[in-house]
Amino acid sequence: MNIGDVARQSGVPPKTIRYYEDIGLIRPNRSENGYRAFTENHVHKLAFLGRARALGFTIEDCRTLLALYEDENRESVQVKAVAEEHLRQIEEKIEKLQSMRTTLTELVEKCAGDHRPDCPILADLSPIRMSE
Amino acid sequence: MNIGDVARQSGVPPKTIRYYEDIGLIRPNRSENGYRAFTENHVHKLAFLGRARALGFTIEDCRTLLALYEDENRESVQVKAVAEEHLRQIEEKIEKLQSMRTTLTELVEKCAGDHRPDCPILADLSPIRMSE
DNA sequence: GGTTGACCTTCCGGTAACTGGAAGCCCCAT
DNA sequence: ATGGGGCTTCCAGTTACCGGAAGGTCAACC
Repeated sequence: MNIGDVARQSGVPPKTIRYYEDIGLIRPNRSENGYRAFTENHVHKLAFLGRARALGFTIEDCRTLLALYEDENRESVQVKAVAEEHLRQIEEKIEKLQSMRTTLTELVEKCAGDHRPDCPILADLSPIRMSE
Repeated sequence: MNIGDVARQSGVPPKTIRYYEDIGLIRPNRSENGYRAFTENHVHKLAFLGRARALGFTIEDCRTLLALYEDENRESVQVKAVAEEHLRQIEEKIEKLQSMRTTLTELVEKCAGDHRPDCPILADLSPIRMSE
């Protein structure tokens, strides 16, 4: 299979597939003409990677997960640990974003949004008091 | 004032201040010895930038906001527009992350996390059915 | 006066995970 | 043989910095 077919079947774009080869996530063979030659197994792995990335796992997490995926002797606790750590980081991000949202929502509500220059948003960002 | 003082007063690290000069966000003068020479106004701007960045505004947003900040003839609607767009993007990110969290939480709960290899997390990532 | 040590400078490289584009080969159909 | 699509490699750009190396500067201390 050529890269285009694999891209269509796995949902991972050709550029990304080449990148994944560069960083050693997959190792396709080469045809005589120099084209990458993929197997069904590569398609599976790429789809796996696509799903893992969609869940926000880093590439390094993906590397780990893929190794576990292929390891018959894995222990599910290993997988769970990776997922739990990732979950923690997602929750951290959510909290940070929610706190930003709270502040921004307040500021946007307070801002008249008209032709006048006075703006509570700028006032909040400013270290010096703008209008008393 | 030298960069170290400004960094302490504004809360923005020296490296970041130099970077902000590189990309034209601030324009300190130079002393005879080649050191950057900052004024109080630079401290204000940097603190402004620090707050804006902490609210998640991109550097380009910051550039816009700083220009509005310094523009006596700004209209608050301009500021509000930037903030509202940023708010939208934050809300998008939150939604994406929450959806990831939901999925991940389910998977983590389903995973036994013991010494056995069977793992619903891998099963979910896998395009082919793992166990039966 | 020399010598620390804390500053400051520039420049280079790296981060994460790709994406876009250029230059050029390959293959198939007309 | 020519055209179009697909494949290749390589280079550069993205975001917002951080770390480190090599080297100049300054104030203080002996």
